[in-house]
Amino acid sequence: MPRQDKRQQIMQAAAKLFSSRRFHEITTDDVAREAKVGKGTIYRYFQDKDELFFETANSGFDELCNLLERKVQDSARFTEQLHEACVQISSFFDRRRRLFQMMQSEDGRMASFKGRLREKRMEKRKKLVDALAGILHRGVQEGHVRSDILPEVLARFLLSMLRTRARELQDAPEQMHRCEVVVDLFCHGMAAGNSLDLLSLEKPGAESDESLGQQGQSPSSGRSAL
Amino acid sequence: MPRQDKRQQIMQAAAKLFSSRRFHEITTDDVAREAKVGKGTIYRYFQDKDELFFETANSGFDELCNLLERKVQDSARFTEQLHEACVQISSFFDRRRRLFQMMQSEDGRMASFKGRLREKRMEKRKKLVDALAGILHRGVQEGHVRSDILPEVLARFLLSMLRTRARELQDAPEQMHRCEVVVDLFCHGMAAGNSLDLLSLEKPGAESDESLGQQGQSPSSGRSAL
Amino acid sequence: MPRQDKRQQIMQAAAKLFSSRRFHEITTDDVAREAKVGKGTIYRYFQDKDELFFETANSGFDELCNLLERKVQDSARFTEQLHEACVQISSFFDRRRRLFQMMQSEDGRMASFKGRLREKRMEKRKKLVDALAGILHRGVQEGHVRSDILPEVLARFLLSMLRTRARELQDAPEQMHRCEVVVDLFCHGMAAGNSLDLLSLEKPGAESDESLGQQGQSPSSGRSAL
Amino acid sequence: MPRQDKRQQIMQAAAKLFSSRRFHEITTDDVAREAKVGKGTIYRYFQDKDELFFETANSGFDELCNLLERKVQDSARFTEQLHEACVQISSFFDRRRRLFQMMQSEDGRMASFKGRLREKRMEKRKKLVDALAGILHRGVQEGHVRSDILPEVLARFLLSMLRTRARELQDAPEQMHRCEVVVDLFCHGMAAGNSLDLLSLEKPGAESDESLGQQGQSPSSGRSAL
DNA sequence: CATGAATGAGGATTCATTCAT
DNA sequence: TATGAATGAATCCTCATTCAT
Repeated sequence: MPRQDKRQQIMQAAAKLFSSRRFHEITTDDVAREAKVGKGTIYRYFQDKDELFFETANSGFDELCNLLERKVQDSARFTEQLHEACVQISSFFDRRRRLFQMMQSEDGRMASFKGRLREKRMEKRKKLVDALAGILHRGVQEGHVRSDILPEVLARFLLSMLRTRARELQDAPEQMHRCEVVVDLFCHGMAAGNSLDLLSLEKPGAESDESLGQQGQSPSSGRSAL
Repeated sequence: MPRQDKRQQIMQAAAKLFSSRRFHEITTDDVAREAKVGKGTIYRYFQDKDELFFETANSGFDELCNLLERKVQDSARFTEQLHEACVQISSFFDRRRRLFQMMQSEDGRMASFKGRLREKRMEKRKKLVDALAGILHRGVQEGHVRSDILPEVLARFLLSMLRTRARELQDAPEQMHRCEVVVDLFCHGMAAGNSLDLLSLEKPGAESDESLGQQGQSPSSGRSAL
Repeated sequence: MPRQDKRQQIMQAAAKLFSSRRFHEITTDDVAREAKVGKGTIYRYFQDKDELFFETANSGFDELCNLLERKVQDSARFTEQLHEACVQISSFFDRRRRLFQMMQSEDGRMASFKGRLREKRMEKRKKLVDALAGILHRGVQEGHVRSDILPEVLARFLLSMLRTRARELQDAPEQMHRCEVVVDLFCHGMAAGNSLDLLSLEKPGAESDESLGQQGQSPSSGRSAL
Repeated sequence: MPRQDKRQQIMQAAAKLFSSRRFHEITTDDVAREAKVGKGTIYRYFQDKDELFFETANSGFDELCNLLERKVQDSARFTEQLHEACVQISSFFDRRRRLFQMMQSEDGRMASFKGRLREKRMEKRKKLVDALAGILHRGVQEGHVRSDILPEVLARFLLSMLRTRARELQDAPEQMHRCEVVVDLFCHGMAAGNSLDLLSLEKPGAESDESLGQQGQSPSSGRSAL
């Protein structure tokens, strides 16, 4: 009954379908059927198929941004914030695999998109990057993060790693698939002596900041926290 | 006159067009016109539009793999190998932006593809990952690379970072766009004290292995080579 | 507004066009134009061009069967029934020449047709044969018809003669084209002494059963009724 | 090596293919492959696909006419001639089923054919009808055949029955499929008292004229020969 | 507002025919 | 003469979009 329920219904159907087929392989009939609405109804809520597609993908960015805003406490310490952000993002990518796939797809192929849609998409994406960059920026100020690479650039690299974890490592061994692997690799790099104590990851939360850093046998254990 | 010339011609045209428009926005007429062949000719070399698309993208993986094989000397030191591989990949991504974009696109949306095409694509992709993983594996054995993350997993993360550099950082400041930024970040992570001496990057080659590591003011300068 | 009107409209257009050109010489555009519907509409009612073709031809068999059922009175005498059936069939072939031609065409070339369509066609055809065979079977029981040839086989021969009359004898002299010629020839054969009193045919109806047999100057006038 | 060998080769391939598929379902590639000649070669011997089709079908009429000329002895008695003609035609239809089917197909749908081809086809067909009509005409003169139906008309009916035997009665019981059934039915009709002594058919030849006529129990055995 | 039948522009694909070798 | 690669006109069919109910 609520007004925007149908819109949601349609976008959910779209997300479901778009995740397993390509844009041009999905018909508006498919969407209408999946959403259990008349075909004409789609056009009451979206200008055209392209808009439906973009709005659906964009809604994913919104959802993810909201998640970060709500879950990542401003008051928390930097390492906790970063960890939590990565956990939230990874969890979102896993939970909403379909939406996630849509968000990635057709990317970089937007040259032909109608200006308005393209801009909106960029904007949404930027908002997500900025959210992460904000956290990293604070890390720089607090001396945890190297200052020679722009936070925004770092944020993009981090996001790309999280994407890869979600997309390409589904079938990797459980331990490799852990979100913490990404965080640790992102923080310390692949150079030797940065081994993550994978066992300590079994109980995340309590020592969440240790799980980001690493200590013990590592020769670089003397390094500053992160 | 040479046999496969037409096939190449068509794939090149496809790569060019596919890079700026979505799959379904390109007509076979477009491809034929661009390739300066009759429309029917396309179908002498490719089963259908899908096959043209995949074969073209796959040829990109082949080209890149060949590049790595030829340019990355087996005899070189690990750090040189890694650096060279990243340089080659980045250069390829930049030079052949169009092909590169095709290679990324429609990924993860292959559920509906005909088995054979899908498998071939996976196989090509795997070959590239393996080439990188091979280098990293050697790094592990030589003690340069952490051993707690599978080389293949590391390779995927590295590739995702190189992709991000090529895709998202085109407009970033020149220094951020440098391939060496990726290498350094991948090697040492974003934690403070890992600052890359960006100035020293101006003359790569001679000190190429220094450009991977970092020295000077860095507190972690005492770390092992990489 | 009525539901199946469009379907009928399309089949009628198809029948009209199919009668003067070969299957592959008629485009779906032609049919759409003739039927005054959009091209897509055809595909709402028929899977594809083949189905349109077969359904249209099949509808002819239905129409003819219905005609036989309604017009050939169960109560009538055998000779009357047979005569009426032939009259109806001939009249149908003449009136609906187009449909009739479709029904014949492409026959025996159905090897490649999709099973379902092929079977349906066979079934329709069988129904018509059976209708005639039923009449002849009664003729056998009543002693009017020779019993050494299966009624079904007789029915097929009779139909083939009626077809020939409609197809090949259009330009023959009026008297040769008469339906009664077929009936008489089918009943008594071409052997001498079976001459049909063609004059007596001028007033069919009243002596309709005489018109099947023949009397008068014929030397075989003594033969049993038929 | 002989000149027209290739032409024959192509027509044979065409006949084979046309028999199981519709005209528009056969490509010139198919024909070329089946005939083991280059595709271009077809066009050295035939103007276009239509001509190939018609010439092939027409060659069937020629073959059949030749057969009748050679096998049906002018000197023989009428009944023998008729019987022999039917035997030859039936045998041809059975042996060359493919050609036979081609000869029938697309019939009555020739309105659109190029004039020359259409006329040629008609002419061929006429020649066959005339051959049969010639025999029947002699039968009329000799008093064996009723004179109230034009021999040409009779010939067409006879042919249609022979066609039906070949096409529709393949699966009928052996006895119903016999060529003699057609001859007898054509001669004496289906009226009771015309039962064919099917057993006597086992040894055709010697009493070939008896097998056409019928004797014994038949009340009409007193009728003139045929 | 909601629907889904109707539409026809648009696109993938086929195939008869040509022509350089 | 024979070939088969190349061609592009022709055609089937799809599907985004509209609109009468």
